[in-house]
Amino acid sequence: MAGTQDSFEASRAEKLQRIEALGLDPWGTRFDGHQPIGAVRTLRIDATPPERVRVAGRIVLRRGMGKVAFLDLWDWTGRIQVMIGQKQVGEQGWNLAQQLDLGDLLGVDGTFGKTRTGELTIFAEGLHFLGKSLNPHPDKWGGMQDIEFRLRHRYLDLIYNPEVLDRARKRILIIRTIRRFLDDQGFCEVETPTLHAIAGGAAARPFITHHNALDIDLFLRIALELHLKRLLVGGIERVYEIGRVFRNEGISPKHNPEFTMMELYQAYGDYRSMMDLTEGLIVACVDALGAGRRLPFGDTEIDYSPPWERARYADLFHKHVGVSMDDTEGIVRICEARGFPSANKHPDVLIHHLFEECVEDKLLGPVFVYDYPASLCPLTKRQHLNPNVAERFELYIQGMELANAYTELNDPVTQEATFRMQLAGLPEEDSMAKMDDDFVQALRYGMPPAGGLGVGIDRLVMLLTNTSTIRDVILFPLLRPEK
RNA sequence: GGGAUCGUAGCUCAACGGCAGAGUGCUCGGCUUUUAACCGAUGAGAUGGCGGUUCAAAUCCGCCCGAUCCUACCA
Repeated sequence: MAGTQDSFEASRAEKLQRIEALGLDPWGTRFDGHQPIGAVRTLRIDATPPERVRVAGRIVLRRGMGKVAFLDLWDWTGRIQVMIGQKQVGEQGWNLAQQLDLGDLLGVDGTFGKTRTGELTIFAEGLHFLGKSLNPHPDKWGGMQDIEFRLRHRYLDLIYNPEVLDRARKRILIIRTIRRFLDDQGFCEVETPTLHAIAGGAAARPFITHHNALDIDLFLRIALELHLKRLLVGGIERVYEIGRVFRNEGISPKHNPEFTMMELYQAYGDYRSMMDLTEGLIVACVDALGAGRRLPFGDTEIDYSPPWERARYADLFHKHVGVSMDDTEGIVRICEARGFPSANKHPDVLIHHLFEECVEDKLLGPVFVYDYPASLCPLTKRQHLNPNVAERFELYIQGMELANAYTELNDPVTQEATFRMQLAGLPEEDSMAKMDDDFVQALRYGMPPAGGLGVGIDRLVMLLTNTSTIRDVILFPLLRPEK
């Protein structure tokens, strides 16, 4: 039955037995002192005597030649050819070499040089078996075409699709850069609860879970905001958290039910200080990638060179919708014309609907859109002279909301009022008006005036790595379980 | 939720109403300098599921399951 899935596995299991019979542990042992393959490749090839090297990696290609065999060994820094000669590795080594499969893990001692065709090669003198692959690895020609298979086997995707590993490393670099940037500015990183009694800080449907001992339902957090602001009350003047939030909503190229947010709060700042900070932070990430400040995205290019455009919400609205935000009649007319029923809806709900429909996808940016209709922003400070305007901005790049920032509302009386106000026309789960007494109490002890910022890390990574779908910047995106 | 496309060997694909095929991988044989090595051989499939049309279905039709893309929802 050679050829069936079972026979692949049977054949590999049999090889595992034979490796054991050679007196070796088929699952490997400690293996000290190996060098990254990428570093080996930079050694001098003409050194006398030749450089001695020790590497460890996965067998990704194999060419047998009778009494000699060539392997391509891969680790996460690179790939290199290994030549195994019958004479050179001795009887034990040669017996082991006969049992090697694609996907097995192998340590090699040898000398570094090149073959007569010029290929950089480790000429093996000792082999160390480091782990068996019982399942066959992806086909060397066809590879992994099925996207679902790749997502369900991300570990293989990382090995066989170099851009996947590259993107994962860029994500790590971006997050590390954010931490360094903020730490350098005196911000403290904290961890706040993910289990919330009230799912506040944003408008989204939460995941519900249950705590048995207290016999209460709890929600997975949908934002970091309210705990971080409590820490402002507590005197942690510059505070941030990079953490997972959970929203029980649809899955799309821009949405995963759990995603990573960075939120920060700076006492005695405001939304304009946040604009400067945001620009500096993201430019630092762009610079960390080392590919210049103009980065490709899809079939265009984004120029991150500061300063970035700043545009007032009302001005953009007028420009793209064609009527003023004060022109309620005109707004109702346009909504109805576009098939969006306007009856019993707060004017600001209509305004924001039109903004999303007509303006957002024009915002190629980077552009800071600032001064939002106050009723949409229950956690934001109103302008002192015009309480209908909230001191809020969103950063748009390529029509995506990348960051959201406020001058934080620190007046407990107004906060309690906005929590209580349910905007007409908004379903309850779409409203941020969720009364949180405990939070209001915290404000009553005095929260310093502050600027706050939230950044969607996954979307930032998408933009900076030219990735069109969020599940390619999340190593393990949510998938329907296999039946 | 709506629309489009797709599901054939472990993998990548072909066959488009007439005997289900190739490459690769697997297994066996040959080769001490190969480069997705090469040469030779052996295996490997009820074509996602159920039903229908037909002398004949992978192919046409219906339903189901699953996936992908677009769209909607997600302030």
